[in-house]
Amino acid sequence: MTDKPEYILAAVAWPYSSSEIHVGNITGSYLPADIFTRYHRLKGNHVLMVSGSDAHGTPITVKSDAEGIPPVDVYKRYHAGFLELFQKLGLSYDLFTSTHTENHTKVAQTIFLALKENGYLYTETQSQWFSETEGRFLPDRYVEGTCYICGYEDARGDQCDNCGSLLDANELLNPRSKTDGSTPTLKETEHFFLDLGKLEPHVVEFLEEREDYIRSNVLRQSLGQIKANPLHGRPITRDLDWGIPVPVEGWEDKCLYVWFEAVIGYLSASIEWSALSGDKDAWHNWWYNPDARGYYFIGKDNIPFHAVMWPAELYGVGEWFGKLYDNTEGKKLTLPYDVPANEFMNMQDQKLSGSRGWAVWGLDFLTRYQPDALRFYLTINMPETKDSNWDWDEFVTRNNTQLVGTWGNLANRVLSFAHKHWEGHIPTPGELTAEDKAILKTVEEGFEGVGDLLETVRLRAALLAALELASEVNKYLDEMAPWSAVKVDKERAGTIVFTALQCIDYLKVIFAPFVPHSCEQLHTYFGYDTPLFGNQYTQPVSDAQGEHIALRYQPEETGGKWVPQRLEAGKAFQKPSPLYEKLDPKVAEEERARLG
RNA sequence: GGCGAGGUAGCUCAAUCGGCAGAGCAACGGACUCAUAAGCCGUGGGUUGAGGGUUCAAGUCCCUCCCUCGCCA
Repeated sequence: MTDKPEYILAAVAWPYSSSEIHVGNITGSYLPADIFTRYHRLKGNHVLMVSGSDAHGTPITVKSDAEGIPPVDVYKRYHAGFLELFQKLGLSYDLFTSTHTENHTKVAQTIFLALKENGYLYTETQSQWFSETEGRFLPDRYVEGTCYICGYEDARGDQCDNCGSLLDANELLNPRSKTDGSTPTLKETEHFFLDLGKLEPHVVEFLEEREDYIRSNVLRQSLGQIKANPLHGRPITRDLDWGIPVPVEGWEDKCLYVWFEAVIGYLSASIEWSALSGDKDAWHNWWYNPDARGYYFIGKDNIPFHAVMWPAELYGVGEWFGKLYDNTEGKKLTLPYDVPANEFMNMQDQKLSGSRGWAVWGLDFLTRYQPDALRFYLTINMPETKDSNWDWDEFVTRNNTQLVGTWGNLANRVLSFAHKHWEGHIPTPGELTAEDKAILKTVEEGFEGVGDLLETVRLRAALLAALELASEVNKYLDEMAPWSAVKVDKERAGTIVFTALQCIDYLKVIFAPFVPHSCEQLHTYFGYDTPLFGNQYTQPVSDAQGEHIALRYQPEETGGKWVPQRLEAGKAFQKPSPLYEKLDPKVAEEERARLG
């Protein structure tokens, strides 16, 4: 670790704006990104956390067709819900935008053109189902028919629900359009392909350079896959009218394929953030800077797109993006540094499923519980190395024993005791004993210990380490028993209480990336004027494509620092209230009844 | 079918290069009273999915099989 601030990009998965966000989505990518980002803000690094709603793609058009409303309305409805959830949960994006913006359109089209100039695109003709009645090509999931493997009559275009086989839509027997039941015909259509075969050596090099620290699940899913099955060209355009138009004459009625286009959002959102922040070239610090580190927080289903496709796109544009976009010569876009993908979270021992209602929804959860309770449970149970399981009994138990009991109660018991016996002022310590010095040292070293774990994105272990520190302070208190000392030697009791308060003031910072709302509250109890973190707010942004609401973060005037800061003796502080709510075990049963 | 991840105490998970299988929760016992009946001390709890192999030594390495999950075809 150096003293010089580093440039860190926290690139967070883009939710499809066609369904609500559940706890699996949150623990998979959004929450780990926020914890990581908050840590780096406290460290004083230049961290940029960006994402947005994926407004294009078939999930949105399917919903749009089903409800008979325009795709843009579908996107806007869910996007609004995302913004509300992220603010309530404290997911502090520097910018959460959308792919349906003029800026993103321009950036995505430029990436396309840069790849084309650099010789990594080619065209090929393929056949696809075409609906004469609707006058359009049908995406795979718009076609149903008879499975050519098992004979099941209601097979979907891409998969048979009866025999489980993934299907080649063009081979379906008795095909019919899902929208009007008419019989489609196969028609030839030309598409652009990304030449992944030609890019493969560079992708392999990219992965091998990072072999030492990229999680093994990510590495094997990408590098292992490539070594077994070499990469081949993949179409990046589609016959759709909802999306980013292909920027080539004669191709205006086709769109960029969403797998190709959505990942470009990390770059376009950084550019939009720069424009909104008043320094339109600020994004160069992260994207034209080989020392900047980009961390891509995603779920395991997205690994190939972030560890293979996106690096391939970035490598493939070479210096052409800068040339075409802002007349920059000799600059290459920075490749990802790490892809800390999480596995999945199950729900009460079953696969979590949004469409079946077998899920806990973020906004619904927050109507009954505190945001930090959710952040805590999702972090302590985060699926970092393997699938984890949401269990309501466990949620209540962990909340009550670890969050409330070990940490919340520690803060409450010491502040209450101190407030009662020293009239609302931090006691002035006498000479420190060996025990006092030892506990201070233990907690001070936590900044480095917990920090190292956060640095390497082992968030679950980091939170456990923080809890262990709180437990150490509880032990110290029990051994020192200031409630006995105060009756015979108030100066000694004051020294003990000062030491404990100092530890809690440290721990407030160490816990802050995980449970920021309560730590901010504790920070005010201690009587500080400037908050630990900045504010989140929304802002309407207008452009040629209409208006979108952006979620932003205002970082100015914050007092949080990831270093031990000396507590001022004699300073006034507030009488505390409990930081966390203890839960009645019977809520677990009520919550289970809500599922499904 | 190809690639991959996982299977460890009742539950949730650790275990660096192969070196006496550990935590938290739950259970049980104890002392304490500042605190949200929280916290602290102590006890019990294991055929590491199954079988085989390598080794002085295997949760870890090799082979076969079983189960769960993901991506791809």
